[in-house]
Amino acid sequence: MFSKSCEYGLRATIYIAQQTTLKNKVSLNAIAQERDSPPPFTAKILQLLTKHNIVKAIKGPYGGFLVEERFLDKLLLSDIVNAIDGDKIYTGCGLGLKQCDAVSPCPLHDKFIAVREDLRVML
Amino acid sequence: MFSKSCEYGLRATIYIAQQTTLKNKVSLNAIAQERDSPPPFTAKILQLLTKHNIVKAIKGPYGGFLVEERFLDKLLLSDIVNAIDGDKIYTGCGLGLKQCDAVSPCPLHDKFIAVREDLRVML
DNA sequence: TTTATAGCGGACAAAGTCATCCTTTATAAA
DNA sequence: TTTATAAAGGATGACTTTGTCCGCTATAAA
Repeated sequence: MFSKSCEYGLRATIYIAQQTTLKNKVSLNAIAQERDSPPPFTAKILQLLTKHNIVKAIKGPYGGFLVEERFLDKLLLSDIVNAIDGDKIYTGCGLGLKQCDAVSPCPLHDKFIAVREDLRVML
Repeated sequence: MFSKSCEYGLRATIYIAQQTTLKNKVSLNAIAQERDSPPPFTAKILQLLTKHNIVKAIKGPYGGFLVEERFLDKLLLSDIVNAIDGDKIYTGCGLGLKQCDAVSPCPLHDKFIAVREDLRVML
C-alpha cells in the first residue's frame, strides 16, 4: 500500500506525537529502536519531515524530535504520505492508462475513485 | 496502487479477453502497441500469466494469446493481481507494524481492513 | 521436410528504492 | 569558551523493480 519510507515516516511521526503529548522529546535512536526501523534511513526520512515542517528537530545535547504543540491536533497522516510519497496514490488511472478520465473511463474508473476516496478520508 | 508489472498485466489481459470475445487471437506486438507497453517486458508478464493459466499462448505462425472460452466469464482481476504481485496488497499492517492484528491493532487497523475489503470486492 | 513465425527463457542493463557511513553543523551544559 | 551530543547532509553501496536482448523451441503453412 505505502512505500517502506512512508511506513517508517508514519510510524515515527505517530511515536513522536505520542511522546510530545507526554512532554518528551525523542532522539533518532529512540525512535529507531522503538519502531524497529534502521536508524540511518529513519534519519533521512525525519530530515524530509523536518523540511516539510511536520516534525521539529532540536540539535545538540538533549535534543531530539518533537511535534510543535500548535500542530499537534492538526496533524494529518495524509500530510506525511504526501511529504514522502507525493500524491501518486491519488493521481492517474488505476490501470496506468493515459486516456482514462470521467469522459472516457476505464472499466474500473468509478470504483477506483471510490476506493481512493475512502483512503483519503481515512488519512 | 499496483506495480507497473501488474498494470501492464491487467491492461494486456483485458485487451486479450476483449479480442477473444471477437474471436481474434492477438500477438505480443499487437498487445504492446495497443496498450502502449514495452514489448519485451510485456512478454515477461504474459509468460507469467500463461504459467498461471490465466491466458493461453499459441506458438508458431498465426499464433498469439487468447483467453480460453471456458474461463472467459470466470476471469477475475484479482487472479491477475495475485499472479503478478502476490497477496501483498492484502496482507500485513498498513503501517508495516509486526504486532498489528485484531488483538492489538494499530490506530488505523480497522480502517485499513475496510479499504482493502472494498478493493477486493472491486476486483 | 523446410521455413518462417511467434512465444519461451535466461542473461544482462538501467533506474529507483532502501540502507549505511562519515563529515559537518548547531547547541546545551560544564 | 570548550566539549560533548545529536541532527543535517553528502557520498556511497545493495537490492528490487523495470526494461532489453538474443538464442531456443514449438508449430503452422508451403
